[in-house]
Amino acid sequence: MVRTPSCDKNGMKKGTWTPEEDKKLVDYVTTHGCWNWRQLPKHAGLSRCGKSCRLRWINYLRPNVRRGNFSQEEDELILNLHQSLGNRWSAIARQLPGRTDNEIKNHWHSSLKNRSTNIKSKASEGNNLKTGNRKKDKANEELDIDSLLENASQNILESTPILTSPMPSSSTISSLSHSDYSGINYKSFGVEDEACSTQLIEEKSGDFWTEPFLQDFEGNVHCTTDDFLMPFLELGILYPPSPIDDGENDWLYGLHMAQTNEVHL
DNA sequence: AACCAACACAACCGCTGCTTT
DNA sequence: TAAAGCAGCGGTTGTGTTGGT
Repeated sequence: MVRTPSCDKNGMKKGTWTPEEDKKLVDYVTTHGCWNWRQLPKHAGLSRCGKSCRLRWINYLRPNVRRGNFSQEEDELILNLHQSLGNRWSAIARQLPGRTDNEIKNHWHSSLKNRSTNIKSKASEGNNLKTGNRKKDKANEELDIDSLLENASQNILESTPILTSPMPSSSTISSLSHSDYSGINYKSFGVEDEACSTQLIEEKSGDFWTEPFLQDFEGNVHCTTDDFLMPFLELGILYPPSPIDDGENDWLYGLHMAQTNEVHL
């Protein structure tokens, strides 16, 4: 299932990630954010290319990545979305918080593709009015996608409680510039860094410090700050709020404690 | 028990489009 | 405005696992 580790001509390691590498990446991203994927491995002490780090983080290490079996609701949603969007995995993943485009793509190719083919063949049997491939101009296509995603989002919220994941999907993340989600990281952990502008998130989300929920950049409320941080707690990267401090710096205390202790994954 | 095919999934590759200079 | 750098995306590959014979 995993690739044999190897190195490319630049000495960059390839193949399976080791627990040590994972730890380094998680440590670095959670404390410094993803300010530049190309430079990140150098600073994090990893012999990996930035692309590989980014992929590893988004598809595997990022908090609240949902792993394991897809629910029936998720399967249905993927099938519906794929019928309309085609292989636009990132757009599909956007409607399944916690699922990554890569995971959905794999799931599609391994099990849903056949189901889809069956459905299509059945549909075509009873529908001779079907037209051929229509070429749409870009603007019309975008409109269709927007309305479709809007409907899909409604379905998700109404049908599956698990889909209220606090983290944006990989594609939500990927649609942000690096400075954008550096902002998320630093603000979320109560850590400021000059290199990472928090302006955008503040503009889009109102006053972060008085806002009890995390919002994505379309203004959709995903979770409370504590919900967002819980996965880090479970990983042992963060620690519970200090018993001696019931103030607003609880999670900062946790981060501080984490930085002074060994992180076990 | 051994073999083989199908499945599952992590990871790589290369292209595209956006942002910055 | 053009070029360079970068992140994101989708296609593809490689390999461990599982199930059937």
